[in-house]
Amino acid sequence: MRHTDSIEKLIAGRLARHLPLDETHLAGLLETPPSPEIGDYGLPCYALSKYLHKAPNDIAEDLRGKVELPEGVREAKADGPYLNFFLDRPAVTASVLKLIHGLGSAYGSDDVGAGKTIVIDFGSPNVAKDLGVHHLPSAVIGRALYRVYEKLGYRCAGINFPGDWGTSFGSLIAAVERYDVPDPDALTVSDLQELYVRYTRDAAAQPELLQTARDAFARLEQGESRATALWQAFRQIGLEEFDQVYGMLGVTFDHVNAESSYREQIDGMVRRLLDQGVAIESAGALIVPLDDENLPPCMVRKSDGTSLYMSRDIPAAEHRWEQFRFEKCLYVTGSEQSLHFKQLKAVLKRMGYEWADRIEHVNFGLIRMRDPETGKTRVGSTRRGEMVLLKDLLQEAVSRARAKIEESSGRFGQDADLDDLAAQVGIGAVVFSELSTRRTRDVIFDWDSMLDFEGDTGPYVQYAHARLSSILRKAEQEVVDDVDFALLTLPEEWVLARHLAGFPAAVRRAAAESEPSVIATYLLELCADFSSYYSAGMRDPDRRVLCPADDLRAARLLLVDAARHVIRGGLELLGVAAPERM
RNA sequence: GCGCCCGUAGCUCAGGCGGAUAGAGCGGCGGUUUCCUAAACCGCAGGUCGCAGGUUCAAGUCCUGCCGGGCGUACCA
Repeated sequence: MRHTDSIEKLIAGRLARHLPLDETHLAGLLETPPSPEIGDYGLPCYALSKYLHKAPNDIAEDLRGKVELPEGVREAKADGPYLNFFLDRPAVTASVLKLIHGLGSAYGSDDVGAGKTIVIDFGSPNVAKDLGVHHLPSAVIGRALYRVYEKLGYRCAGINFPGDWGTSFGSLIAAVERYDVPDPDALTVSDLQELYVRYTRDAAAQPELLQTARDAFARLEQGESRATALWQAFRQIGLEEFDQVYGMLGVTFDHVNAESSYREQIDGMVRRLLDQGVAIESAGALIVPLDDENLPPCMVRKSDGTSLYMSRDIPAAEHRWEQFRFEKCLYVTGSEQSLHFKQLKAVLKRMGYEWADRIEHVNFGLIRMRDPETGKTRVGSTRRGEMVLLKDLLQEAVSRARAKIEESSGRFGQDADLDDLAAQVGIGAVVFSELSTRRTRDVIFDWDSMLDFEGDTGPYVQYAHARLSSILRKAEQEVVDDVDFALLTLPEEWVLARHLAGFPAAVRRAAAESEPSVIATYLLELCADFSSYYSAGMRDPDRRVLCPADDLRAARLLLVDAARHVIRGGLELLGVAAPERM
């Protein structure tokens, strides 16, 4: 499954016979030259100078004469200070394409995760607030990591941990009471949002309202019936909204454990912290001093006796450990929560939990809005009405995709479901756009760049997939792996085959770095290779996949089929649809 | 003040382990459609890789210090 990796090892092994360095070290030195004409692997000989006391150029030349080539390697050439190796292309191509043909969608899979569980906390929005574009990253990054780990053989537990407890619910309860809202059950999420905004604004002028809100939350925590009834109504409204929006994205969870479900565990947790001497009282509140970790103190209970985020996250983490004995527990939330998770780990560590080290904060940058007047960017404020609703973004994406489809409606049959296709492409564009850059960067929200269908975008990858599908459809023949690989002589074919071999490595790296963009970048490169190859066949029928010569066509079909498997598999990992026509 | 993240072409971004002329996309200019789907392809223009030191045969990549932007820094989540 790691074919080219093993060739690397073989080469390193042969080199080791003539050098005072071991195989592993040499394998690390091997690199890929800038272009395939220069070679498929290259060894820079500079580093060897100090061992051999010779000029790099002489070392390269000398080694070229001595080294015995392993199977799969055709030639070694000295190129200045580099010793370059050329692979036996038909042999390598055969091995890669046969592997993909045999494995199909399982290509790229691994079993390193067998028997291990990864817990992924993602989505996790606050109930009673609209789902804005800033909720997109957690949902799609979390889902992608889920699928990547699953591909590597791990068992995954996707957990949505909605924020349905806390002082903001006190604000809502206080708002309903203050403004005398007639029928709280009939409110929509947007109404709740508006209430919250109004209340917060009023509180800016009348600070005593903040206290009223905190008191209302205290009533809720004490189980007062009116506060509880209101909270239940808010919660219900919010959860229904989530189902709708996550449904549009196709994001699902294995478990929904809201913050409120841990409220019973808070007192016990606090007591243990006190008994263990981990927490102390300070200004009426309970804190865990974290001087040794060089962190600010961590508050676990407020001075009015109510709980806060941390009070619920600690029992939630304990529960997850009890339930899953996870290999890792990933929290996919914004970078602004970095300190929170450092503190969470530190507190759990102090409680004696070795597994605290298995917690990983998969952070991502903020989505910032550009002020049309000043041109400056800032975090979108709900209060100023700058927040773009995720629902609106997705709807706009679908309608733009639909318009684009109309331009080439001749491609589709009468029974084609163009609405469904528009959803696949439009939402695919949004999801891919979110996943195509490294997650820690802040992004400036822009309708047009998020909804672009050309260039390095999701639809570009989908389009390549549709073209591949089209070729295979038109071929009207079975794809077999019993072909003459020596016929695949075009440079583009070699580039494509070699790139296909790199998919498993991309999957592994995406997991190691918790970085779905590795997959997205890989797909864009692969599709660029394919698109060039495909376009070369535009003018020249002999370069087409569906060329006149039977044996050549069969070989090319196998290559094309493999590319389609990989692209589809990669899109699947990202949570992007792979339509057969578009 | 302290901590973390970011600073690569006009714009948006790639650039695992330091290595051969720093790569894409968008935008600009110029080409390609009797079509294996032009949501594509090819070419041209465009970069002191924030600045200054350091380590190294070799630095966008590692180290230090600055500068600029962002986020966080006890009763929000």
